Amino acid sequence: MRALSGFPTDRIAAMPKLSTPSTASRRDPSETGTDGRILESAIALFAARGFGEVSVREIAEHANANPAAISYYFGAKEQLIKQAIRAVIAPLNVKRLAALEKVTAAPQPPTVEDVVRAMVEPIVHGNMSGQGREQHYARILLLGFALRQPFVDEVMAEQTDTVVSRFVEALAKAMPDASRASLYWRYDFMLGAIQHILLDQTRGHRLRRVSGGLTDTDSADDIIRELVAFITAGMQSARA
Amino acid sequence: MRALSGFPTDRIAAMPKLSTPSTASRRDPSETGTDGRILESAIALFAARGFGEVSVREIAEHANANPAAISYYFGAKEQLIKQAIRAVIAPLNVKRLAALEKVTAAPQPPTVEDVVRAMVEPIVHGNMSGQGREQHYARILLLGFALRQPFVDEVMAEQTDTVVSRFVEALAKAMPDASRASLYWRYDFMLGAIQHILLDQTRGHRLRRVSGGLTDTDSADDIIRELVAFITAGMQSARA
DNA sequence: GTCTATAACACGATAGAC
DNA sequence: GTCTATCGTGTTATAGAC
Repeated sequence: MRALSGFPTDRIAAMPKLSTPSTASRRDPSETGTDGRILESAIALFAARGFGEVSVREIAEHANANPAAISYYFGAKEQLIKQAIRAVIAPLNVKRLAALEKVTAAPQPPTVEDVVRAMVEPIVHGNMSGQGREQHYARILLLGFALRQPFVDEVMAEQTDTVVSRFVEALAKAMPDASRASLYWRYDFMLGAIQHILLDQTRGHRLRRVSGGLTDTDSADDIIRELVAFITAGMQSARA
Repeated sequence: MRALSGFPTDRIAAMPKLSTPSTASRRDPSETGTDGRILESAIALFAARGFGEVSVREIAEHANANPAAISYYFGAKEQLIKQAIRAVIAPLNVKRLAALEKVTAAPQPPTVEDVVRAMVEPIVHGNMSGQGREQHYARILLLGFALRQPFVDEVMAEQTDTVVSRFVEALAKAMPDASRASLYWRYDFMLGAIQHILLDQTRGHRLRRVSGGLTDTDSADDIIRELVAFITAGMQSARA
C-alpha cells in the first residue's frame, strides 16, 4: 500500500532566507534555476493528480532536484501550492484584462458578447493550448476549490478580485439596465460554466461520450462558440 | 506535522466476505448498523475536508467504530469513497427524475423553464437543506472531479448517464428547433453553473464578499431564481 | 462479528556535511 | 547553494484474540 501524503495544516514551517515582507507574494522563482524547475514540476504534477496526492519527494525527483531544495526555496509544501496556484492564474489574468481593455477602450460601450469573449477566449485558449502554465488553469483552480483551506482563498482573492470587479464594471456598461446584483450572479455562473466544460477533457470526455460523439470537447473553437452563445444569452435574460 | 494520507492506487485490497458479483454496486449498507454509521461519517468528513485529507482511522473514530471495521465492511478506502459518492448522488437523482417526470407527463410539451427548474430546484434545495446526504452533493461531486481516478468516472457514469439523456430529451421537446449537439453543450454549462454557485458557501462566500453583499449566496430562493433566469435564457440562445 | 495490536511503509521536514 | 541521512509521525491494511 502506498500512502499518499498531503501537507501540513497544524504547523507552518519556518521560511529560511528569503524575507517575506508584507503581502503573500514572495520573490518570484527564477525561470531557469532549481527553484523554477521545482515550481514547473509541481504545477504539472499537481494538475495531473492533486495537491494531496503528489509528494514533495516526487516533485523533487521530477525536477531533478533534491528533496531538501523544496524546503530551502519554498519552506513548506503549503507555500509551494500557493506559488503554483499563483503562477497558473497570474498570466491568464494579464491576458483577460488585456482583452477586456481592448473592448472597453473604444468610445462606444462594448456589447455583452464583447465582454463575454474577453473572458472566455483567453481561458479556453490558454487551457487548451497544450503548452505553458495556463494549460493547467482549470485543474489547478478545481483543486484549489477542493482543498478548502484559508490560504487558498487568500491567494485566489489576491489574484482574481480585481478581475471580477473590472468585468462586472464592463458588463454594466454593456447592460446599463441590469442590476449590479444580477451581474455578479451571472458572472459567477459564467465562470462555473467555463470551468466545468474545460474539465471534460480530464474526465474521460464524459460529455462527448454521453452525447454519442455530437460534442467535440477537444475543440477550442467549438467550446468558445457554444460558451459565448450560451453565456451571452444568459447575461441578457430579462427576468430575475 | 500531521501527514495526511490518501488511498491506494497501486493495489486493491481484497474484499472479504461480501461477494461482489458483476457491477460495481455491492450490497447497500444498512441504515442503522455499524456499516451505515461508517458511511454516514465518511460522507460528512469527506465533504468537509476531502477524500485524501481524511483517514479511515478518523472515519472509524467519528462513527464510533473500530478501524478494522472499515476494512471488514468496505474492503479498501477506495470502495468507501465509491459508496460515499453513490450514496450522495443517488437520492438526488431520484428527485430530479421525479421532478422531470412531473413536467413531462402533461400532454403538451414542457417549457424550457419547466425543465430547467426540474434540474435546479432539487439540487439547490437538497444541497442547502442542511440535512440529509444531499447537502454534501456539490462538495462530493467536486472532490470526485478533483480525484480524477477511473473508478470515480465509473460510479459517476453509473449514476448520472440516464439523467443526462432524460433531461436532454425533455429539453428537445421544449425546444424542437435546437440541435441535439447544442442541447448537450448547454446541459453541461447548466451543471457547471449550478455546481459552481453551490460551492460559494464553502469558499468563504467569495461572491457575496466581492459583490459587497449584493448577493446572498445562502439563500436557496435567490440562487434558484437567478440560476433559472440565466440558464433558461442561455438554453434559448438563437446562435451557435 | 468485533476489537487489539502491529506490520510495513510513505510522508514532510531538517540537521549538518560539503 | 546543494546533498545525504535521518527523525518523528502518520498512514492503510491485516493477523489473530475474543
